Amino acid sequence: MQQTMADPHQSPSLLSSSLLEWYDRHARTLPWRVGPENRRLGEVPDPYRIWLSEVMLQQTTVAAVKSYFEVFTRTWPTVKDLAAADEEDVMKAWAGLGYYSRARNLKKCADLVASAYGGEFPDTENALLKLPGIGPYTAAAIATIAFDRHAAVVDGNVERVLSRLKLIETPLPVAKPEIKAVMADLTPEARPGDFAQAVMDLGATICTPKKPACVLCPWRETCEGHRAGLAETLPRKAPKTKKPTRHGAAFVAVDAASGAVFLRRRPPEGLLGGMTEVPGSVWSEDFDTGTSLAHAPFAADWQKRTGEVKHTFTHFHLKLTVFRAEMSGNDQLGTDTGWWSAADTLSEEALPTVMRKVLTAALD
DNA sequence: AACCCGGGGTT
DNA sequence: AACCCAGGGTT
Repeated sequence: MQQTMADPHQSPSLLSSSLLEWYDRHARTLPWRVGPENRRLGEVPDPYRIWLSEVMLQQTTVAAVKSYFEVFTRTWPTVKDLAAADEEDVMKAWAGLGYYSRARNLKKCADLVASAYGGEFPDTENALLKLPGIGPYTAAAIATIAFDRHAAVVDGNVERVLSRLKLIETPLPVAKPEIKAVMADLTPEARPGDFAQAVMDLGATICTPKKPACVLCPWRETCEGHRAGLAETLPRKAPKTKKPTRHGAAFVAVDAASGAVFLRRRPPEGLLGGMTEVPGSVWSEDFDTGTSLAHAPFAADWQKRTGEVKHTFTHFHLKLTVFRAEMSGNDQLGTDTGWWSAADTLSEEALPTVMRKVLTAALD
């Protein structure tokens, strides 16, 4: 054997053990994580906290998640507490994190775990996969991190790290099954959860999308992408389509005496489903801004604000023309269409970011 | 397989 | 302004 020469076909067990050594020295400290040191001292991960963090981390960065995780676990320390919570309070606590179907499924899942599982999460990948809001990635992550199951955890970090390690040039998403097979092959029988977290940490801190720090990487000697000078170009991806721009109008009614604002609920499904908004028009590419006032929810002295609110969603850019009206004595506005929200509690409403921008444009 | 879902960060 | 990042559900 030529152990002194770099070997691009190093065995799975040598690859996993070298990465675990790196993880023992460099693991990030995270609010939901039991680090290698505490793990050896006997501390075990809390499945509830692992689940909650993994759902929050779907399409969302650690930095954005941290403060939400603290509020959620302080307000609802166990899955039974979350199951007992009012769904509206959960939506309010989730406001600003995005992808609001995650919050609705989070509540459904908590209710199910409390009612059908006695408040204990199932401990196998297949059983977890059946729960609302838990897909292939999250099921594998909970099974291995919380329950020490051997599972192939594949998220965006893993796709990037392994496509480089094995020089997989097939574009995503076609390469997904191949990457999953590589991860299953590399995952060790001992400490499978730490290994999954190590690969994801490597992707988050060293094997980054742009300018990877290959010089610091524990796998640099054997990484085929690095050796070929192609690491930064991987993974390959199918080309993305560009976003259209939609236009619309938003109407902020302010009670002259109290400063309260009139709000309403969006439909439970679809874009920003179940979240709170101010009344407005449809959002469409061919919206005629000149006809905005025809979409006002009720007659009032609507004054157009200067500038437009701009916001970008997954599939389109949005430009909203904002109107404000000072009202008084409007108790006749039925609660079936919406409600008046007091000025000093407005920030606690389940307002998505685009609506917070609208309120800023209208009230400042 | 294709499409529907936010928000934040970097360049 | 343009680009980048990142899972689950639905159909």
